Amino acid sequence: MSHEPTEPRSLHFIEEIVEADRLSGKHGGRVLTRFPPEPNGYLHIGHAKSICLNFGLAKAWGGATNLRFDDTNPVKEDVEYVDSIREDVQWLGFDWKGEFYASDYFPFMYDYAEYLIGQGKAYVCDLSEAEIREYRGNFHVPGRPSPFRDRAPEESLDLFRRMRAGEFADGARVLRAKIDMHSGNMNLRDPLMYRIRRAHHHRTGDAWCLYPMYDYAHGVSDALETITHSICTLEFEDHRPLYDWFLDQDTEGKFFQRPLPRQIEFARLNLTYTVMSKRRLLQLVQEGIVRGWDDPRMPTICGLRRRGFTPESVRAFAERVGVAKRDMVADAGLLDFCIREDLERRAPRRMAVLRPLKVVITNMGDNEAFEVELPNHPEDTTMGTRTMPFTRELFIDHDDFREEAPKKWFRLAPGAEVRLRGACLVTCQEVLKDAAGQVVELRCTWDPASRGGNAPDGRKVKGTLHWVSAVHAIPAEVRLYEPLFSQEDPMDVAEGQDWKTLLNPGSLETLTDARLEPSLGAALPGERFQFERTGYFVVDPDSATGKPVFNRTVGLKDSWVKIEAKG
RNA sequence: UGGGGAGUGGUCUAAUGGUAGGACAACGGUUUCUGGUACCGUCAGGUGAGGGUUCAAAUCCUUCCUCCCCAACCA
Repeated sequence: MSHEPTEPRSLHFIEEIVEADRLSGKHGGRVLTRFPPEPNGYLHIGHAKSICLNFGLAKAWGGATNLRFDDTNPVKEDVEYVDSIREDVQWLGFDWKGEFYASDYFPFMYDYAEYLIGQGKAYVCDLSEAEIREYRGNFHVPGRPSPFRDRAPEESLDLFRRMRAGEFADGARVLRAKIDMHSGNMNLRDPLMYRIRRAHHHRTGDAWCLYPMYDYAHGVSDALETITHSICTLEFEDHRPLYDWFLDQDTEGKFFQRPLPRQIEFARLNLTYTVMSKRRLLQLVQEGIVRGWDDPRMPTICGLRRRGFTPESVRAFAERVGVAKRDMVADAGLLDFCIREDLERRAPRRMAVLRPLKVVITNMGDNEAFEVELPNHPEDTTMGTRTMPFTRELFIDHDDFREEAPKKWFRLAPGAEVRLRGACLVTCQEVLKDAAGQVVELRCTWDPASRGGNAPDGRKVKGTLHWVSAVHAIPAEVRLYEPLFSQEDPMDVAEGQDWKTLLNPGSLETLTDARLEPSLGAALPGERFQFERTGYFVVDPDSATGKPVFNRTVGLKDSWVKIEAKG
């Protein structure tokens, strides 16, 4: 019962490259990709796209994928994040071949750096940070060579070793690649390879006081692992010449196995009504706008998980959005579609009343109560059945009653007859209100002949409502979620406007008095259900025995709101 | 005004010189004890714009326009 799309589909541009490499025998038929997160934040749906791409590609071509933590900046990274990243990749359904850390390669990188110095391809520069910036020029002004650019390799080597030995203060000197200060590509204006940073590293501890920069470390790590295709996002496109440069300097072939890995860039995922940048996500968490990284409103993998998404649905989503090079913003509605599509066939049905309205069946005695047997899935009988008690006092949803029935209203209203799912037909005879004029109770009569759900006379009843027995129902908390932002592109903030004014104030609605059918009392955290007529829900870890908490993953499609909107 | 990318219905994506197709969304209908699902149908782009090559152009050439990325000792 796979939900993965299996229809033959034309290859996207990265698949074409991989296929062309296979046909040409470039890597001897080998495909090895890598997923290289920096352990400085939680993974989000955008990472999921990259994970699915990298692991999916390898799988399709009989290859494998390494998980590599890109931990070259100890001041920003932490083990807390590596654990969550591992968990999230696994949850998505992928197994990595090797688990590596860029820091595993620090000794190798150091040796290669010494080699490059010896070859006159790198030099130690004593300029300050501000001076380096100034010498680098800008888009319109070519850079000027550092006064240390032509320092003798022997001198640079000596200095570099002393940098490593801890003789110099943080920021006092850096190692730079000697490329082209006049390049139109700023990345090639003698980029930094190493900076001195006395920071405790989560893996190497205090063994190093200098750390390599991304551009140097990344390609070297890829080459060392014999990665065949190094896939990253568009903003690294003009880093590619640098990526290649560092590896190409191994002219004697003493350091890397050939052929060298190839960097390929694709467009990162953006989603409507949410933000994806680590900075914004971190802000949401730190300022308490959401409850944490796994708040069900967050686009993080752990947030989606807590929200009730399945790994299959996230993978299907990644497949559907596709892979290309144009900047893209996927419709959040597509994600809703993917999870509905998955849960539609696998979530057992249950009855749950979100906003209870009491209904008393006036012509039914307490001793007339009966059991109703209901299928767990209307189209899949293998999912079995369960029973629910039908009694004189019930709850239905407030949303299913209108004192003044609008046009095409099939639900309950004074004098109207509806079906209570699986049980019988009832007619509303009387409406009881409190002092404030709020409807608090409905007095109805039932047609005993309709027991089971249909009247023997064959009369048609269009409305079918969900219900629970008042005395048997389990009280529960239900959390309803809406998009975090009220604007499609939350990054589109007007001058002088705080982006937080774009937050959707109704992104979380907590219902504290929902009533569930009895069988739901045994539900365990993570279990998913369809509450009939309302949506898909998952048991939240906040649940306590006797006091379950449910999250709405996504609502059912609701054509009534459209009908009513049209008048 | 430097360098690097990208422009196909509302959104995403295909078509690799030969009928612009699919998915989501939207709209309408059939079925239905979930206003769900399923099924059927409709709408919607002449492919950023102009010029050229060709029997034939989204695809090749050319000029222009628009959008995105780059001036961290971040990744």
